[in-house]
Amino acid sequence: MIHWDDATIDRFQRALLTWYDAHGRDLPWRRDHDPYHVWLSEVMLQQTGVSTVIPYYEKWLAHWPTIAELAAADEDAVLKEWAGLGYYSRARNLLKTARVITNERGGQWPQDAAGLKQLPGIGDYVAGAVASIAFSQPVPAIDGNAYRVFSRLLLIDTDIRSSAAKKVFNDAITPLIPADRPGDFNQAVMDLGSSYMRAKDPDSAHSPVAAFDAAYQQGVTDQYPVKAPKKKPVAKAYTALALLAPDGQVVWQQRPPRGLLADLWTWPLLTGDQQGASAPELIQQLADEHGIILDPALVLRVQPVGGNGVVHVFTHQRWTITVVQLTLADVPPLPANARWLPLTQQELALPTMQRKVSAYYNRNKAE
DNA sequence: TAGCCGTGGGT
DNA sequence: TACCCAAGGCT
Repeated sequence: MIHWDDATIDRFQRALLTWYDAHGRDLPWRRDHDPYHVWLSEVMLQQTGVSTVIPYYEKWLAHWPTIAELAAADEDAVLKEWAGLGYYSRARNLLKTARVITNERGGQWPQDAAGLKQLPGIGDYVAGAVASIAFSQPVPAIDGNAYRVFSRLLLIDTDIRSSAAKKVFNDAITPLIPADRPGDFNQAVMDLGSSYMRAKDPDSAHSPVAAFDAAYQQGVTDQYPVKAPKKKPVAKAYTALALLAPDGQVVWQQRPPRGLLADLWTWPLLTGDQQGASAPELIQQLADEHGIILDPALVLRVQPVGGNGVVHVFTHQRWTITVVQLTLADVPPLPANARWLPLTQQELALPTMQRKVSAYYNRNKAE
Protein backbone atom coordinates (compact mmCIF):
# COMPACT_ATOMS: atom_id res chain seq x y z
CA MET A 1 0.00 0.00 0.00
CA ILE A 2 1.12 3.52 -0.83
CA HIS A 3 1.24 6.36 1.71
CA TRP A 4 1.07 9.98 0.59
CA ASP A 5 2.86 12.87 2.30
CA ASP A 6 1.00 16.05 3.25
CA ALA A 7 1.92 17.88 0.05
CA THR A 8 0.62 15.01 -2.09
CA ILE A 9 -2.61 14.86 -0.11
CA ASP A 10 -3.08 18.58 -0.66
CA ARG A 11 -2.54 18.30 -4.41
CA PHE A 12 -4.86 15.29 -4.61
CA GLN A 13 -7.67 17.11 -2.79
CA ARG A 14 -7.32 20.09 -5.10
CA ALA A 15 -7.35 17.96 -8.27
CA LEU A 16 -10.38 15.97 -7.11
CA LEU A 17 -12.48 18.93 -5.92
CA THR A 18 -11.60 21.16 -8.87
CA TRP A 19 -12.85 18.42 -11.18
CA TYR A 20 -15.94 17.86 -9.05
CA ASP A 21 -16.82 21.56 -9.05
CA ALA A 22 -16.72 21.62 -12.85
CA HIS A 23 -18.03 18.15 -13.71
CA GLY A 24 -19.88 16.70 -10.71
CA ARG A 25 -23.24 15.17 -11.62
CA ASP A 26 -26.40 17.21 -11.21
CA LEU A 27 -28.60 14.76 -9.28
CA PRO A 28 -32.01 15.36 -7.65
CA TRP A 29 -30.68 14.77 -4.12
CA ARG A 30 -27.86 17.27 -4.61
CA ARG A 31 -30.18 20.28 -4.86
CA ASP A 32 -29.67 20.90 -1.14
CA HIS A 33 -28.11 19.27 1.93
CA ASP A 34 -31.33 18.54 3.75
CA PRO A 35 -30.60 15.46 5.89
CA TYR A 36 -33.96 13.90 4.91
CA HIS A 37 -33.03 14.14 1.24
CA VAL A 38 -29.45 12.93 1.75
CA TRP A 39 -30.55 10.01 3.92
CA LEU A 40 -33.40 8.92 1.63
CA SER A 41 -31.17 8.97 -1.44
CA GLU A 42 -28.35 7.08 0.25
CA VAL A 43 -30.70 4.34 1.43
CA MET A 44 -32.29 4.00 -2.02
CA LEU A 45 -28.86 3.89 -3.64
CA GLN A 46 -27.65 0.90 -1.60
CA GLN A 47 -26.85 -1.80 -4.16
CA THR A 48 -29.07 0.06 -6.63
CA GLY A 49 -28.19 2.13 -9.71
CA VAL A 50 -28.68 5.90 -9.99
CA SER A 51 -30.98 5.64 -13.04
CA THR A 52 -33.21 3.15 -11.21
CA VAL A 53 -33.41 5.33 -8.10
CA ILE A 54 -34.24 8.73 -9.63
CA PRO A 55 -37.95 8.08 -10.43
CA TYR A 56 -38.50 6.35 -7.07
CA TYR A 57 -36.83 9.27 -5.27
CA GLU A 58 -38.99 11.88 -7.02
CA LYS A 59 -42.21 9.95 -6.44
CA TRP A 60 -41.35 9.35 -2.80
CA LEU A 61 -40.80 13.03 -2.05
CA ALA A 62 -43.99 13.97 -3.88
CA HIS A 63 -45.78 11.52 -1.59
CA TRP A 64 -43.99 12.43 1.66
CA PRO A 65 -42.33 15.86 1.28
CA THR A 66 -41.06 15.90 4.88
CA ILE A 67 -39.79 13.31 7.31
CA ALA A 68 -42.71 14.12 9.63
CA GLU A 69 -45.17 13.17 6.91
CA LEU A 70 -43.26 9.95 6.28
CA ALA A 71 -43.35 9.18 10.00
CA ALA A 72 -47.14 9.36 9.89
CA ALA A 73 -47.44 6.93 6.95
CA ASP A 74 -48.68 3.34 7.13
CA GLU A 75 -46.17 0.57 6.47
CA ASP A 76 -48.41 -0.80 3.72
CA ALA A 77 -48.20 2.50 1.86
CA VAL A 78 -44.43 2.68 2.33
CA LEU A 79 -43.93 -0.84 0.98
CA LYS A 80 -46.16 -0.13 -1.98
CA GLU A 81 -44.13 2.96 -2.88
CA TRP A 82 -40.95 0.92 -2.55
CA ALA A 83 -42.20 -2.13 -4.49
CA GLY A 84 -39.79 -3.06 -7.27
CA LEU A 85 -36.67 -1.54 -5.67
CA GLY A 86 -35.74 -4.69 -3.74
CA TYR A 87 -34.17 -5.21 -0.30
CA TYR A 88 -37.48 -4.35 1.35
CA SER A 89 -36.07 -4.08 4.87
CA ARG A 90 -34.65 -0.77 3.67
CA ALA A 91 -38.21 0.57 3.36
CA ARG A 92 -39.30 -0.72 6.76
CA ASN A 93 -36.20 0.79 8.36
CA LEU A 94 -36.80 4.14 6.63
CA LEU A 95 -40.18 4.26 8.33
CA LYS A 96 -38.73 3.24 11.70
CA THR A 97 -36.05 5.90 11.57
CA ALA A 98 -38.50 8.56 10.39
CA ARG A 99 -40.61 7.79 13.46
CA VAL A 100 -37.64 7.91 15.82
CA ILE A 101 -36.50 11.28 14.46
CA THR A 102 -40.00 12.75 14.43
CA ASN A 103 -41.59 11.28 17.55
CA GLU A 104 -38.67 10.66 19.90
CA ARG A 105 -36.20 13.36 18.90
CA GLY A 106 -38.46 16.28 18.05
CA GLY A 107 -37.35 16.24 14.43
CA GLN A 108 -33.67 16.63 15.35
CA TRP A 109 -31.10 14.39 13.65
CA PRO A 110 -27.96 13.18 15.39
CA GLN A 111 -25.21 15.20 13.73
CA ASP A 112 -22.32 12.79 13.91
CA ALA A 113 -21.70 9.37 12.41
CA ALA A 114 -21.81 7.51 15.72
CA GLY A 115 -25.23 8.92 16.56
CA LEU A 116 -26.59 8.30 13.08
CA LYS A 117 -25.44 4.68 13.20
CA GLN A 118 -27.79 4.02 16.10
CA LEU A 119 -30.79 4.50 13.79
CA PRO A 120 -32.46 1.54 12.01
CA GLY A 121 -31.07 0.88 8.55
CA ILE A 122 -28.10 3.25 8.96
CA GLY A 123 -24.76 1.49 8.91
CA ASP A 124 -21.21 2.74 8.52
CA TYR A 125 -21.68 3.91 4.96
CA VAL A 126 -24.94 5.86 5.29
CA ALA A 127 -23.80 7.31 8.62
CA GLY A 128 -20.65 8.62 6.95
CA ALA A 129 -22.53 9.96 3.94
CA VAL A 130 -25.17 11.82 5.96
CA ALA A 131 -22.66 13.09 8.54
CA SER A 132 -20.34 14.45 5.86
CA ILE A 133 -22.85 15.74 3.30
CA ALA A 134 -25.59 17.10 5.58
CA PHE A 135 -23.52 17.99 8.65
CA SER A 136 -19.99 18.62 7.29
CA GLN A 137 -18.38 16.06 9.57
CA PRO A 138 -14.90 14.96 8.37
CA VAL A 139 -15.65 11.24 8.04
CA PRO A 140 -15.41 8.91 5.03
CA ALA A 141 -18.39 7.28 3.29
CA ILE A 142 -16.97 3.95 2.21
CA ASP A 143 -19.04 2.24 -0.45
CA GLY A 144 -18.17 0.20 -3.52
CA ASN A 145 -16.93 3.33 -5.27
CA ALA A 146 -14.55 4.22 -2.45
CA TYR A 147 -13.22 0.67 -2.34
CA ARG A 148 -12.59 0.70 -6.05
CA VAL A 149 -11.11 4.21 -6.26
CA PHE A 150 -8.75 3.97 -3.31
CA SER A 151 -7.69 0.38 -3.93
CA ARG A 152 -6.40 1.62 -7.30
CA LEU A 153 -4.98 4.95 -6.17
CA LEU A 154 -3.13 3.47 -3.19
CA LEU A 155 -2.62 -0.13 -4.37
CA ILE A 156 -4.57 -1.56 -1.43
CA ASP A 157 -4.74 -5.31 -1.99
CA THR A 158 -7.03 -6.22 0.91
CA ASP A 159 -10.00 -8.31 -0.27
CA ILE A 160 -12.89 -5.81 -0.16
CA ARG A 161 -15.29 -8.62 0.79
CA SER A 162 -13.17 -9.55 3.82
CA SER A 163 -14.07 -8.50 7.35
CA ALA A 164 -10.81 -6.54 7.60
CA ALA A 165 -11.51 -4.31 4.60
CA LYS A 166 -13.63 -1.68 6.30
CA LYS A 167 -10.98 -0.76 8.83
CA VAL A 168 -8.12 -0.88 6.32
CA PHE A 169 -9.89 1.51 3.96
CA ASN A 170 -11.20 3.72 6.75
CA ASP A 171 -7.66 4.19 8.04
CA ALA A 172 -6.36 4.86 4.55
CA ILE A 173 -9.06 7.34 3.49
CA THR A 174 -9.64 9.33 6.70
CA PRO A 175 -6.37 11.30 6.49
CA LEU A 176 -7.23 12.35 2.94
CA ILE A 177 -10.50 14.14 3.80
CA PRO A 178 -10.35 17.94 3.58
CA ALA A 179 -11.72 19.51 6.77
CA ASP A 180 -13.57 22.20 4.87
CA ARG A 181 -15.37 20.03 2.28
CA PRO A 182 -15.87 16.44 3.52
CA GLY A 183 -19.25 15.98 1.84
CA ASP A 184 -18.01 17.16 -1.52
CA PHE A 185 -14.95 14.94 -1.15
CA ASN A 186 -17.08 11.84 -0.60
CA GLN A 187 -19.45 12.69 -3.43
CA ALA A 188 -16.53 13.43 -5.76
CA VAL A 189 -15.17 9.94 -5.03
CA MET A 190 -18.55 8.47 -5.99
CA ASP A 191 -18.61 10.40 -9.26
CA LEU A 192 -15.05 9.35 -9.98
CA GLY A 193 -15.91 5.74 -9.26
CA SER A 194 -18.86 5.82 -11.63
CA SER A 195 -16.97 7.48 -14.48
CA TYR A 196 -13.22 7.35 -15.13
CA MET A 197 -12.63 4.81 -12.37
CA ARG A 198 -15.67 2.59 -13.03
CA ALA A 199 -15.52 -1.18 -12.55
CA LYS A 200 -15.76 -2.14 -16.24
CA ASP A 201 -13.80 -0.49 -19.02
CA PRO A 202 -12.33 2.30 -16.89
CA ASP A 203 -10.71 5.34 -18.51
CA SER A 204 -7.87 5.84 -16.08
CA ALA A 205 -5.77 7.78 -18.59
CA HIS A 206 -8.17 10.72 -18.66
CA SER A 207 -9.07 10.66 -14.98
CA PRO A 208 -8.56 13.96 -13.14
CA VAL A 209 -6.47 12.04 -10.61
CA ALA A 210 -4.49 9.92 -13.09
CA ALA A 211 -1.27 11.34 -11.66
CA PHE A 212 -2.22 9.87 -8.25
CA ASP A 213 -3.39 6.51 -9.61
CA ALA A 214 -0.68 3.98 -8.76
CA ALA A 215 -2.53 1.06 -10.38
CA TYR A 216 -2.80 3.03 -13.62
CA GLN A 217 0.82 4.15 -13.45
CA GLN A 218 1.90 0.53 -13.05
CA GLY A 219 -0.53 -0.88 -15.62
CA VAL A 220 -2.38 -3.09 -13.12
CA THR A 221 -5.78 -1.36 -12.96
CA ASP A 222 -7.56 -4.58 -13.90
CA GLN A 223 -6.21 -6.22 -10.73
CA TYR A 224 -7.99 -3.76 -8.40
CA PRO A 225 -10.02 -3.90 -6.28
CA VAL A 226 -9.19 -7.39 -4.98
CA LYS A 227 -12.53 -9.13 -4.52
CA ALA A 228 -13.22 -12.78 -3.62
CA PRO A 229 -15.75 -14.52 -5.90
CA LYS A 230 -19.22 -15.17 -4.52
CA LYS A 231 -21.29 -18.32 -4.50
CA LYS A 232 -23.92 -19.31 -7.03
CA PRO A 233 -27.57 -18.91 -6.06
CA VAL A 234 -29.27 -22.10 -4.86
CA ALA A 235 -31.91 -23.47 -7.27
CA LYS A 236 -35.46 -23.82 -5.92
CA ALA A 237 -38.71 -24.86 -7.59
CA TYR A 238 -42.17 -23.50 -6.73
CA THR A 239 -45.66 -23.67 -8.12
CA ALA A 240 -47.79 -20.53 -8.07
CA LEU A 241 -51.52 -21.18 -7.81
CA ALA A 242 -54.01 -19.03 -9.65
CA LEU A 243 -57.07 -19.77 -7.50
CA LEU A 244 -59.81 -18.38 -9.70
CA ALA A 245 -63.30 -17.71 -8.33
CA PRO A 246 -66.45 -17.39 -10.48
CA ASP A 247 -66.40 -13.60 -10.07
CA GLY A 248 -62.90 -13.44 -11.60
CA GLN A 249 -61.09 -12.78 -8.32
CA VAL A 250 -57.98 -14.72 -7.26
CA VAL A 251 -56.29 -15.41 -3.95
CA TRP A 252 -53.48 -13.04 -2.88
CA GLN A 253 -51.42 -14.02 0.10
CA GLN A 254 -49.12 -11.91 2.28
CA ARG A 255 -45.73 -13.44 3.01
CA PRO A 256 -44.45 -13.78 6.59
CA PRO A 257 -43.04 -10.66 8.29
CA ARG A 258 -39.45 -11.96 8.20
CA GLY A 259 -37.28 -13.45 5.51
CA LEU A 260 -37.37 -13.25 1.74
CA LEU A 261 -39.92 -10.75 0.33
CA ALA A 262 -41.22 -10.19 3.85
CA ASP A 263 -44.76 -8.73 4.06
CA LEU A 264 -45.16 -8.62 0.27
CA TRP A 265 -48.08 -10.21 -1.59
CA THR A 266 -47.97 -13.15 -4.02
CA TRP A 267 -50.21 -15.92 -5.21
CA PRO A 268 -50.05 -19.01 -2.96
CA LEU A 269 -46.72 -20.73 -3.59
CA LEU A 270 -46.31 -24.50 -3.25
CA THR A 271 -42.85 -25.99 -2.96
CA GLY A 272 -41.72 -28.00 -5.96
CA ASP A 273 -42.97 -28.21 -9.52
CA GLN A 274 -46.57 -29.43 -9.11
CA GLN A 275 -47.68 -29.10 -12.74
CA GLY A 276 -48.61 -32.80 -12.88
CA ALA A 277 -50.33 -32.95 -9.51
CA SER A 278 -54.01 -33.81 -9.16
CA ALA A 279 -56.60 -31.51 -7.59
CA PRO A 280 -56.66 -33.45 -4.29
CA GLU A 281 -52.86 -33.35 -4.08
CA LEU A 282 -52.77 -29.60 -4.71
CA ILE A 283 -55.53 -29.00 -2.15
CA GLN A 284 -53.71 -31.06 0.44
CA GLN A 285 -50.45 -29.21 -0.12
CA LEU A 286 -52.24 -25.86 -0.01
CA ALA A 287 -53.70 -26.81 3.37
CA ASP A 288 -50.37 -28.11 4.72
CA GLU A 289 -48.23 -25.19 3.62
CA HIS A 290 -50.64 -22.26 3.84
CA GLY A 291 -53.63 -23.26 5.90
CA ILE A 292 -55.98 -22.53 3.02
CA ILE A 293 -58.79 -25.08 3.20
CA LEU A 294 -60.63 -25.90 -0.03
CA ASP A 295 -63.47 -28.35 -0.44
CA PRO A 296 -62.43 -30.66 -3.33
CA ALA A 297 -66.00 -30.53 -4.58
CA LEU A 298 -65.51 -26.82 -5.35
CA VAL A 299 -62.80 -27.47 -7.92
CA LEU A 300 -64.20 -27.31 -11.42
CA ARG A 301 -60.91 -27.61 -13.32
CA VAL A 302 -57.15 -27.97 -12.83
CA GLN A 303 -55.05 -26.58 -15.67
CA PRO A 304 -51.33 -26.07 -16.04
CA VAL A 305 -50.65 -22.58 -17.38
CA GLY A 306 -47.88 -22.23 -19.95
CA GLY A 307 -44.85 -24.50 -20.01
CA ASN A 308 -41.55 -24.08 -18.24
CA GLY A 309 -42.72 -21.31 -15.98
CA VAL A 310 -40.97 -18.17 -14.74
CA VAL A 311 -37.35 -17.88 -13.65
CA HIS A 312 -36.52 -15.28 -11.02
CA VAL A 313 -33.01 -14.90 -9.62
CA PHE A 314 -32.35 -13.37 -6.21
CA THR A 315 -28.88 -12.68 -4.87
CA HIS A 316 -28.70 -16.11 -3.27
CA GLN A 317 -31.63 -18.12 -4.72
CA ARG A 318 -32.72 -19.01 -8.22
CA TRP A 319 -36.46 -19.72 -8.41
CA THR A 320 -38.24 -21.60 -11.17
CA ILE A 321 -41.97 -21.01 -10.77
CA THR A 322 -44.52 -23.05 -12.70
CA VAL A 323 -48.15 -21.91 -12.72
CA VAL A 324 -51.33 -23.93 -12.19
CA GLN A 325 -54.89 -22.63 -12.32
CA LEU A 326 -57.60 -24.04 -10.08
CA THR A 327 -61.03 -22.89 -11.23
CA LEU A 328 -63.48 -22.88 -8.33
CA ALA A 329 -67.26 -22.99 -8.23
CA ASP A 330 -67.54 -20.71 -5.21
CA VAL A 331 -65.61 -18.15 -3.11
CA PRO A 332 -64.49 -19.99 0.04
CA PRO A 333 -63.29 -18.09 3.14
CA LEU A 334 -59.56 -17.45 3.61
CA PRO A 335 -57.11 -17.17 6.53
CA ALA A 336 -56.23 -13.69 7.79
CA ASN A 337 -53.10 -13.41 5.63
CA ALA A 338 -54.95 -13.99 2.34
CA ARG A 339 -57.49 -11.99 0.35
CA TRP A 340 -59.75 -12.33 -2.67
CA LEU A 341 -59.00 -9.52 -5.14
CA PRO A 342 -59.14 -9.12 -8.92
CA LEU A 343 -56.22 -10.16 -11.11
CA THR A 344 -55.72 -6.50 -11.90
CA GLN A 345 -55.76 -5.19 -8.31
CA GLN A 346 -53.48 -2.21 -7.72
CA GLU A 347 -53.60 -1.90 -3.95
CA LEU A 348 -51.10 -4.52 -2.74
CA ALA A 349 -47.29 -4.26 -2.65
CA LEU A 350 -46.12 -6.85 -5.17
CA PRO A 351 -42.52 -8.04 -5.57
CA THR A 352 -41.15 -8.28 -9.09
CA MET A 353 -41.30 -12.06 -8.84
CA GLN A 354 -45.12 -11.91 -8.61
CA ARG A 355 -45.33 -9.31 -11.38
CA LYS A 356 -43.48 -11.75 -13.62
CA VAL A 357 -45.83 -14.59 -12.63
CA SER A 358 -48.90 -12.44 -13.33
CA ALA A 359 -47.56 -11.40 -16.74
CA TYR A 360 -46.74 -15.01 -17.56
CA TYR A 361 -50.26 -16.06 -16.56
CA ASN A 362 -51.82 -13.39 -18.75
CA ARG A 363 -49.74 -14.52 -21.73
CA ASN A 364 -50.50 -18.23 -21.30
CA LYS A 365 -53.92 -18.60 -19.67
CA ALA A 366 -56.61 -20.61 -21.41
CA GLU A 367 -58.83 -18.56 -23.68
C1' DT B 1 -19.21 -13.67 10.82
C1' DA B 2 -20.81 -15.57 6.90
C1' DG B 3 -25.28 -15.85 5.09
C1' DC B 4 -29.40 -13.48 4.15
C1' DC B 5 -31.84 -9.94 1.67
C1' DG B 6 -34.01 -7.75 -4.70
C1' DT B 7 -33.76 -5.93 -8.91
C1' DG B 8 -32.44 -4.17 -13.53
C1' DG B 9 -28.95 -3.56 -16.80
C1' DG B 10 -24.77 -4.76 -19.21
C1' DT B 11 -21.73 -8.13 -21.58
C1' DT C 1 -26.73 -18.49 -20.54
C1' DA C 2 -24.51 -17.05 -16.88
C1' DC C 3 -22.26 -14.27 -15.05
C1' DC C 4 -21.12 -9.32 -12.95
C1' DC C 5 -22.24 -4.90 -11.31
C1' DA C 6 -24.83 -0.84 -8.69
C1' DA C 7 -24.05 4.92 -3.16
C1' DG C 8 -24.92 -1.97 2.23
C1' DG C 9 -27.20 -3.42 6.61
C1' DC C 10 -28.72 -6.91 9.76
C1' DT C 11 -28.14 -10.99 12.47
